Amino acid sequence: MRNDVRERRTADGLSQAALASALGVSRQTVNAIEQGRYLPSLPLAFALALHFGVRVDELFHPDPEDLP
Amino acid sequence: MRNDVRERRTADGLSQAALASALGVSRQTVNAIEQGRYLPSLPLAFALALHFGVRVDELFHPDPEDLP
DNA sequence: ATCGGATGTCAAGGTAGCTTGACATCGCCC
DNA sequence: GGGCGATGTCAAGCTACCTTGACATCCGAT
Repeated sequence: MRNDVRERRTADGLSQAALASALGVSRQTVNAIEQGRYLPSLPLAFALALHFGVRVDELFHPDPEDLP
Repeated sequence: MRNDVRERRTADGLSQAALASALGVSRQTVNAIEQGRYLPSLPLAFALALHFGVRVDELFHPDPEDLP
């Protein structure tokens, strides 16, 4: 599951910490999601998409192999 | 976080068990998601949306209060 | 030369998503 | 009036998500 969080965050000139606090999560969570260390929950995925003004499917791109 | 899983599943004439096996999850998981007992993971939300041929935001509707 | 902001990463702990297995109820069909 | 498919629900257990707290590194500015 790829995502465009880092690209959109840096395009907005935000630090990981700034994005994290805007979303109400920890900085480590943003870092882990950007690096693909784990996937966000559904509400967090919605919160990220809402923050960047895009849809969930525009921010997260499931690979064929992680869909059942 | 409301969702339209039950409506779409019954519209397709599927049982919870049939949908579950089509998605590669357990029947209890489908039941719990339909009843709002817990939220699906992001890949499962994508799998559900893909199965019904809609986008994630067309299937799941976050309430304002569950967005941070 | 060093201070601060930004990032990467680890450990330990809590909670939520998901599992299997089991049991109960309901409605329908034979 | 018994059987069966569909649904609801529980318990116990595993893993993933997310937390706080800490420490290391890397630049860029002073």
